Amino acid sequence: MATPKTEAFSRKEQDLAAFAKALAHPARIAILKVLAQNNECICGEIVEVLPLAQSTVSQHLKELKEAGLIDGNVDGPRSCYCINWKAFEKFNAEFSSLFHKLKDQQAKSCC
Amino acid sequence: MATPKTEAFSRKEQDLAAFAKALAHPARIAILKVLAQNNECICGEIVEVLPLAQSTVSQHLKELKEAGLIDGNVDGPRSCYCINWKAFEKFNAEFSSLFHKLKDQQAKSCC
DNA sequence: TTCTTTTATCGTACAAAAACGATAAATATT
DNA sequence: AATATTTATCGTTTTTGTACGATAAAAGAA
Repeated sequence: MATPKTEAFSRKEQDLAAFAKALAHPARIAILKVLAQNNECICGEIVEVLPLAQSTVSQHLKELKEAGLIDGNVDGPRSCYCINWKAFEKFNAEFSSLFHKLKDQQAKSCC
Repeated sequence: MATPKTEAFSRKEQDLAAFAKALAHPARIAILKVLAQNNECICGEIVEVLPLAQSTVSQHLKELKEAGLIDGNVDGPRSCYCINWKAFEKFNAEFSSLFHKLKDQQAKSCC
């Protein structure tokens, strides 16, 4: 009886939560920074910078990719990753929207 | 050997990840919406609205509180929760900062 | 072709999260 | 004082996340 009740919530809430989940690990935030700072964005470079095993980094990259936050192209034996700016913008906008919606009703707060 | 390596990352990365983790569940996003929309923000009201058991909601409230996103005052036998706007602002600002830092380097991207 | 490099995936182990019922604690109500 | 209401916490189960080593797959180099 520990089945997650994800579908019991609205699609927007699910999407926002999924986005937040993708960012909910310091390694994945670090990866995004590396992707933004390096021209190369080769998997191996990320592995060198992070204090994690190659397989673990690969796993984090997969999660970011599945969340739609990054893209990855195979380049010979290597893999080149980069940020999906369109998706990033979209989620950033939705987050800001949530923040502002919440803030607009601040006056009603009881505490 | 599945011990999390959280401390191996920068404090800022840890903080952002912790904030994201607090938002990484649709129930907690829904709770924040309820807190913003209702004057009362009594635990019982949240339980009524959410498709979860009382104990589960209480657990989510605890996580939001520990993340610093909400405050809670005991009011007789009831508990009144409200959003901690200061913390919210802080994290929103840090998130926007990350977004913009990343975006500023978009031109360098290789993909 | 053989060997090396690079990365994804598999298998595994442990940790943490998600969900619930039951119960305890605290305050109102009768 | 006894009872009811409200919510936090405990104990438990199941699922998901985190991490690693080992290995497979794919491409380049010898």
